[in-house]
Amino acid sequence: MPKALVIVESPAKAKTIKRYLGSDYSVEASVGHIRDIIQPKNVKTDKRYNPATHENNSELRSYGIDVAGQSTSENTWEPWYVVSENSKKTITHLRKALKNTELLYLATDEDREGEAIAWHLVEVLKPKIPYYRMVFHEITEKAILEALNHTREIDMDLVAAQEARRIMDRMSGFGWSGVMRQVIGGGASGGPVQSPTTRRLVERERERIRFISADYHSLTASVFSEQDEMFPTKLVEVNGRKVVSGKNDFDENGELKRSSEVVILDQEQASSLQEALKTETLTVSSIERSPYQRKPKPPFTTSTFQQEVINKLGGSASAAMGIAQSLYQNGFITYHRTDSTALSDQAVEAARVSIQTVCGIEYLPEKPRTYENKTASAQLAHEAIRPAGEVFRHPDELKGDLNKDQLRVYEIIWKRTIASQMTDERGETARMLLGGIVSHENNSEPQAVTFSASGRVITHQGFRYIYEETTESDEESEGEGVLPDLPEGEVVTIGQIEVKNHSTKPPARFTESSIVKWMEEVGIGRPSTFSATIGKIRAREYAYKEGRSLVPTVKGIVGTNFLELEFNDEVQYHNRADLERSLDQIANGNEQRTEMLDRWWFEK
DNA sequence: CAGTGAGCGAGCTTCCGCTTGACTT
Repeated sequence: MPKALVIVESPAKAKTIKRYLGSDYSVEASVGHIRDIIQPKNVKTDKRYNPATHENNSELRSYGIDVAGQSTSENTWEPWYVVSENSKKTITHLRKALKNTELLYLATDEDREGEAIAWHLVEVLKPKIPYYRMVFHEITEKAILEALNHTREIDMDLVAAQEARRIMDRMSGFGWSGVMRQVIGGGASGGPVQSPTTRRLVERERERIRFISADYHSLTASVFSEQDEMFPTKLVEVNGRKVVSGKNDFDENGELKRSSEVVILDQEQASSLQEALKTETLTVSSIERSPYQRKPKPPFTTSTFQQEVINKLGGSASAAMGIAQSLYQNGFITYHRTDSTALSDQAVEAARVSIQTVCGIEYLPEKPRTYENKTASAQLAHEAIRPAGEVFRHPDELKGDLNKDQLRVYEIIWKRTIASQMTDERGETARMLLGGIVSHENNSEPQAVTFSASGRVITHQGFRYIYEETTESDEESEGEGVLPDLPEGEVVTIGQIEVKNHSTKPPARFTESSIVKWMEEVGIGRPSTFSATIGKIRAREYAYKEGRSLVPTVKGIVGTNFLELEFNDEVQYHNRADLERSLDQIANGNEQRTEMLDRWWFEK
């Protein structure tokens, strides 16, 4: 008979931990949250309901939260919790497991939600045996055994912070949904995550509608050195004024930003320069070479994982998560809902071994790399997403075990993890300036022109040996070639001259990839909800997908307009980040949950 | 007297975040 019961959140995690702990322990899963705030429609039939005291309690009837509570002096903000329908079986199962043990370990994730789950488990199971809070941030034998020896009590401040978060989400969510239904009708909804996200799509659409395009021309010339080395150059200045070269030179009205310092080439000017340049030469005026280094990207969080899979393989955020789920449950990768870029010591070691065998010793830095998490809202309960185990299995070994999509996703995770521990890419960039004087056939003044050429030489590939991140921006990559080593003053002849017409494009619509990136940056949503939120926005018809783009609908636009009118401050993006700071104050014990909620609800 | 309209109340839905399967299109 097992001596202790360990409860974690995920069944797959339970299975792994069971292997480390042996027969003295039984390991079970809560399968996520087990209770939630009651649905308002069920309040009247709940056994806690008493018409005499609750009849006129409007917050309780509308939100399932008894704000005033029994106290006459101050608000107690008591949510009425009920066991979720899906969790009833789990609870029965856990009760049974609890009967046969002497100790209980609550090993839910060490973050705000995990702490709350641990507390809810105690509230529901009411254990008669000693129970301990046990935490770990990686599923390795060492980490688990250490965690067993360093238990603590449930952190009630952290639980209070979670409860405040839940209460605010319920009240603002149902509140905004009321407005959305008045405007749009049906099952329309609004909320502190879906509405700002929808609003971002709408704002981008407004920018696109407002956008005024501008035209300009570019002039490029291939030139030849005395040794007959050919390389491409680009016209950058005429008479000391910079030639307009892209959207950054224009404002959103299509007007030049610094019209006194720059010059637009129109068709006529470009052609006349083209004609006149045919008989001219250019002189090298300067050449600058400077070394550069590029660091690899950190290993995957949920957000960066979704972005990369969408950019490299196509598909949606939820499709990427579905594949990750199957890889996780079958033990190929670590947990896929995480906001941490940290790797366990064991994982770093595995990556370093892989680098040596797959890439070679010259790609192995002396010391392992560590990455700082940059998002303020990160909870850091897990590792980064990486291949599971003490030794990373090469994708080729898994061809028989995985289907095509799983294999491609595994390979991306494997490469990204290994690359994150590899050496920097190193090389040298070069920029050459060439000057000339152009005389025109008609009697107009001669013009001074400056051309530029750039090049890049990679001396050590580093992490790029194995991994290249794909970005959405379609900026033309130029100057990848080698620039000849010409002395200042060398004269070059001009070969082919090309004039191209360009017009500036409005900012692109968001894709699933770029909106997930934005959500993480501003701290809206969590790893478990990024893809669900996009799904919700589409299901409510606030936006639809056209190719990869997310296009807001009339419903989305009208709804956003009304929310901006009714709840302007709350739909501001920074609101969620501000809220996060308030929750930290509660979690750190610097403020009472009830004080913060009073201020939030009654002083607005 | 029949038809109309104001006013009221009941019932339904909605939030975010944590987990998987069991469902349907």
